[in-house]
Amino acid sequence: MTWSHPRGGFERRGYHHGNLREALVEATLALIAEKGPSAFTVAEAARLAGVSPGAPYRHFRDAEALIAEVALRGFERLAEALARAWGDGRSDPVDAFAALGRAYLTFARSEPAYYAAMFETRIAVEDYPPLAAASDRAFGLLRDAAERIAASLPARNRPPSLMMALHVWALSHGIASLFCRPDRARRPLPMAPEDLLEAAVLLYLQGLGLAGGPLPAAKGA
Amino acid sequence: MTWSHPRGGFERRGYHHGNLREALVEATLALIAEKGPSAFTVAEAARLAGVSPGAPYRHFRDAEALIAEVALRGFERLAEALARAWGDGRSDPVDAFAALGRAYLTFARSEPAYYAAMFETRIAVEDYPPLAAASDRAFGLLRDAAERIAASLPARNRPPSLMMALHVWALSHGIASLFCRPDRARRPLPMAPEDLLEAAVLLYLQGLGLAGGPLPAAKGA
DNA sequence: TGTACATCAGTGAACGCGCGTTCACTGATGTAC
DNA sequence: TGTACATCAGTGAACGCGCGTTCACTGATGTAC
Repeated sequence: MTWSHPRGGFERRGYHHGNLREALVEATLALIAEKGPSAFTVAEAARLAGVSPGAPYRHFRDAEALIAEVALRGFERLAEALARAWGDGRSDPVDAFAALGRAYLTFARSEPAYYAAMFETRIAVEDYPPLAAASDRAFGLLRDAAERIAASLPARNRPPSLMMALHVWALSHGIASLFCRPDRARRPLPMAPEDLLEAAVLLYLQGLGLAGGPLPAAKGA
Repeated sequence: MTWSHPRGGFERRGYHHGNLREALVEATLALIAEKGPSAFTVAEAARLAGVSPGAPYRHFRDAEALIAEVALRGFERLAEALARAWGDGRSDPVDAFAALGRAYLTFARSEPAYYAAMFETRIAVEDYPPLAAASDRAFGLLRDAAERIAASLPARNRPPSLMMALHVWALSHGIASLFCRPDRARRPLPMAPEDLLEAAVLLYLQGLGLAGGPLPAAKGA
């Protein structure tokens, strides 16, 4: 229960909450984590934060704006996780590319409420410019990594780095959406999602002429 | 408006509807297509079908059961589309594998309401055995195709067909979810989703030692 | 240090609304004879 | 062919509920002087 932490805003000090904006964000995360984005309501978030039902409208235009704030923070966290996984990019670029995908899966699993706010709410990012910018920054990390890897290939075989970045995003997103959900809609998988992803990335990079190692064994399959 | 077709059940013939079950399925599809699965309500489906709010409960236990029926039919349609794309499997297996992915994207785009009922409702397929069976049948087609393709590789390089099938599913699902949505949540993509998918499948199969052709150009990128 | 005041975050009651589901009922259908 | 009857799909009113949002208000805060 993140929101019960003192910084969460529950230390009511009288008439004014003092940190309602943060408390609402955390209440929204708690509600999404519990029952999914469609079960989130402004009224219940207000209740969780300990304020009256009208109070949230001092901070957010409507319910969607509150979700958008959560999604924005989610993209920022995802970008941080991807940046950590990429590191300085000085390790083996193939390993680093796979590590980006793994970081995506780890994010989906360890922050399912953020992930749901970002990808399962049908929100249009272009309606919220800061959200669109944060989304672009996160994808930009994939793009930069792909650029570095593509640069290591001979020019005549060099694939568009945008395409490579889109491929690893789509693959990671597909695996996360199908097999890393925290709820009962998760599809069963007879192996670790990380291993499934790593095998795909390795085969993909082999197809590009990189990663000449042996075929990866599908552990547990 | 599929449901306004005579077969849709709008030809009320008096007290009894005559085909309410079908009419409710089609009303549900129309509502999901219009505003997404979270906007669907039993009451509005009943209204669309021209019956009183209690009538649907003669045919479906609750709202989720109605969604599950729609999802079931969706998996059946998806299986048909995949079977058509695979054909008799006698064409070039590499082409056929890519065609399966393309069929998945085409399904997501041409039947967005079915797709949403199947993948965006957080329904647990194991709660509805016929739904789970239909889902398994659709995936089984991918599995069979992967089996055939794997069989064409030398035994020492042969990857698990289950893994191959999961890879093409996850990749197709990721691309469909991110780039083939019918709503404003669709992410922009500077190329056709089909081309993005085809390039990924070709590179993947090259990584497996198949499809020795030249690198696919990412058209439009 | 003290006072007056502007600001604005949060109150709480109210609005109209639509929902899921139940239930005693009605009446159309079709079957048995 | 006709009649009695069982079946059950659909009615419509009702229930309790919770929602999003508005609005005149209250009172805490902090700033100007």
